[in-house]
Formats: sequence, structure tokens, C-alpha cells
Amino acid sequence: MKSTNTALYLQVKDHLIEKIQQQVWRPNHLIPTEQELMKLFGVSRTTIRQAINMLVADGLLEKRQGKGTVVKAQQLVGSLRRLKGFAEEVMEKGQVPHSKVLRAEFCDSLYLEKKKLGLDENEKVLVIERIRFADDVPIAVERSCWPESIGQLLMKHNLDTAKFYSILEEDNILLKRAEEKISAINATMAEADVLGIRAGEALLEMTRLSFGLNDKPIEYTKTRYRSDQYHYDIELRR
Amino acid sequence: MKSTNTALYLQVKDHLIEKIQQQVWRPNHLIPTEQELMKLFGVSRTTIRQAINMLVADGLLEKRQGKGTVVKAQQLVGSLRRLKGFAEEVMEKGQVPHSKVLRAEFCDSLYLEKKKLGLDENEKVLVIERIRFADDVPIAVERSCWPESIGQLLMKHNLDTAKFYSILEEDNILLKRAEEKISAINATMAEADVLGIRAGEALLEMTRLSFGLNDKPIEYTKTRYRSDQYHYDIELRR
DNA sequence: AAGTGGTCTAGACCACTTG
DNA sequence: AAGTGGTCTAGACCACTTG
Repeated sequence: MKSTNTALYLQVKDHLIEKIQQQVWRPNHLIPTEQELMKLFGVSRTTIRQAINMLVADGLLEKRQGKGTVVKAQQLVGSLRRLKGFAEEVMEKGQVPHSKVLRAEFCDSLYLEKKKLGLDENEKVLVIERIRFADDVPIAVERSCWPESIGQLLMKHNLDTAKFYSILEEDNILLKRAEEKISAINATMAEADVLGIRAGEALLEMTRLSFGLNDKPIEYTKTRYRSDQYHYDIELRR
Repeated sequence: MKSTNTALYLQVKDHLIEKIQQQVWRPNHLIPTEQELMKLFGVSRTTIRQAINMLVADGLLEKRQGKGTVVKAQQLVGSLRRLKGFAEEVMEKGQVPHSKVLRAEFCDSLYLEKKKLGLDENEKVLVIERIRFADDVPIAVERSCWPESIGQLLMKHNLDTAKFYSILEEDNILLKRAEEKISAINATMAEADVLGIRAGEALLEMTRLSFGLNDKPIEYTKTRYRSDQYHYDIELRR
């Protein structure tokens, strides 16, 4: 082991992180056993376990008694529900997302939406209305509003397949947080029509206002989900 | 130490929790040293430390090198939605909560609920059905299920005015976390009746499974809220 | 039966806070 | 100098998974 004044288990931990991040040890695969790691690093089992346990707590590794320790596929943000888009959510479940655009235009009106986005009355917003599918099943209708500058970026892409948050990230517009309001509402005739349900069915309505790293609003989106196809999971702490 | 098949460090952990909850060891004060705890429980230092480290992770204790280990004062959960009951929520808005009990009995059936609570088939659950009011406006119908032991505690109180979580806290049963599922559903005729709305109106349905400090289930509750009177706010991070 | 991680012990030395 | 928690070792046996 290195001869520094850093604790051994921290050095081991850093080595393990490196292997995981460089995918030398692949997701869902076993990492070397504790015995092997002891020899590899020349430290005691306690030290190896201390390092591994920290990575388990961080969600990078998962231990399975009798089998071994595996690299965890995706690391979620602790107890918090992660801020992600519809397409990401669908793909994580192993389904294929796509969209059908009903409307996409820059708009002068929509005063409430402009106010939420912190825009002046004379500025424009991009409004995009889409039906969202998972494996060709209609799940939700969504109306998202964006400041004009961001809207220009989005309109360069195919809105049927675009993952908006990924596009923004590529342009270094990073989401920091979002405020959500969740409610329930009866489906209108039009909504029932596109979602393939009966008018009046209860929909789960999610209204999201997202903020960038500079704390400026980025997106104001209202999504209405079929309650037979979608629910919202969350973990609360004392 | 007890001669059970439970791991020693878990037994120690439960003992420590008890001392903290009963305030034998007071907030911001030192608990006994590792040496003293070793003698007290008759176990090795490793075992003591394992128990303490879990409580540090849970935020109950805080270690200070060279000084000792102190009981942490209760901390608030900043941006996170706090785990709280209906009555607490209503009072925070400056309104007066009360309830009307529709049903309260120990029950042999309810197999799904027993399973969620980690109970055997031959055990009983307390099921409580209530209409929940804020300033005399009916807001929600709620059905909560509790293990029999906890149920005995609750039944000593007036269920129309009781704040369940406060009762549990007084008896040193502290909530650690909860899993919630949020969905939407159409009101049945019976629900519409007691809530003063029309049948078929969209309700917000919240299903909560709460866990105590020992990670054992405490409560399985399904609540259906009027969507014109209640919504759910949450903050997400990327 | 062999191998994995889970639990537990006894002992050592170190880094930090306090009298 | 004495006491605290922090790090680390070597060794043992157990519970679980797999051939």
C-alpha cells in the first residue's frame, strides 16, 4: 500500500472507485472477493470491508452473502427521488419511450407560464404539447413551456424522440432542482381520446418548475398521467 | 448479553436506541465511552462500534474524536418533505384538524396489509377508517393498519382528535422513514358521499408504509384526498 | 464440500481533546 | 499524562449460495 498519511481504507476505497468508474469491474458483475482484495492491497480483511462498506453506503456496490459483491448498475441520489425526464424514466424500466407532438410553437400569450419562468410580458415562450408513449402505450399528455433561448436549442431536434434534459446537458445547461405539485384531475374528452381511456377517468397531474444551476427557471411543465399506467414513488425521512 | 440468534451488535443497537429515546442519555450529552459499553454489554469493542456507527448513520449519535460520543439533538430536514401526519400538516397551515371514525377494530383478515407490515397470518392488525377534516371541511378518507401491539397504544386515545405520530413518539416509537406511492383514482359513491363531492371525481391516493428506527414496519395507510382541497408538493434534485 | 460475505474477539498503536 | 474515538491486524466461527 502507498506510504502516505491517508488511512489505508480510504486509499483502498479510492482504488475501488477507480476500477468501478473505469468499468474494469462492470455493472452487475462480481468484484474480486475480500480474500483476493486482501492480497491485492496487502491489508487486513477489516480494512477491505471498511472500504467496501462505504461504497455500499454510497450505492456503488451491493453485497450478497454467500455470492460476493457486485457493482451496482445505477446509483440513485440517496433517499431523494431523482430529477429526471419521462424518457429516462421509461428507459430505466426497460421500455422504449417515444412521443407524438401535438403542438410546438413560440407563443406571446401564456402569461401564467411566463411569470413562472420569470420572463417579461414581451418575451416569448416555446410551448410543446406531446403525447408520451412507453412501448407504444400512451401514458401521458404533457405541455412544457421554455424560455425562448432554450427553446431555440430544443427546436433543432426531433421532438418525437428528443430527451430534453439530455439536450440541455449537452449544451451545458444543467438542472439543479425542481419544484413539483402533484394532484389529481378528471380526464377531459380530448385527453381521454389521445390516451385511449374514458372521459372522466382520474389522471395524476404533475406540475414541475425546474431550475438551472444559476437558480433561473428552465422549464414549466404540466403532465397528466393515466393512473392505471403510472404512479409516483417517493421515500420520506423523519 | 441476551442469548438469542440476533446479532450482538443489533441487540446493542436496540439497547442504545432505548436509552436515547427514554432520554436516559440526553441530547447534546456524552454517552458512556466505548470501554464502559464493552463492560456494560460484555462484548468486544468492534461490536460496540458497529452498533454506534449505525446510529451515527441514522443521525441519532455523533462521534467526536478525543471527546466521546454525544446524542444528537433532533434535526429538521431542510428541503426534504418531512414525514408527518395529516393533523400536523393541517395545523401547520393554521387550520383545525379533526376526524370522524368510521371503523376501528382488530382484524384477522387483510392479508395484503399484514404482509406489508411483516406480520404472520395468525396475527391481528388494527384497522382504523376515518374521515379527515380541516376546519370542518372533509378533505380525505383514510384507512390505516397497525400491528396489534401498536394498535393497543392507539386505542387508548380518542381517535377523533388523536395525532397518531405524536402518540407513538410519546411511547418512544419513532418513525425513521416511509415509502409512499401516489396515484389517482375515481371516487366511489360511498367516498363521494362522505367527502361531499360527486361520484367519479378524481381523488389523489397516497399509500404510505412507515418504518421505525429498527426498520420494522409501523403503519400501512391508504388515504384518498379531494383533489380540489389537497395536493402534494415536493422538491427534487438532479 | 468449497467458497462467499457476516459476525465477533483480543490486542495494538495512533490522533485528537482535556486537565 | 490520561482518556477518548480512529485505524489496523490476525484469527475464528457462522450463514448463505453454489456445484
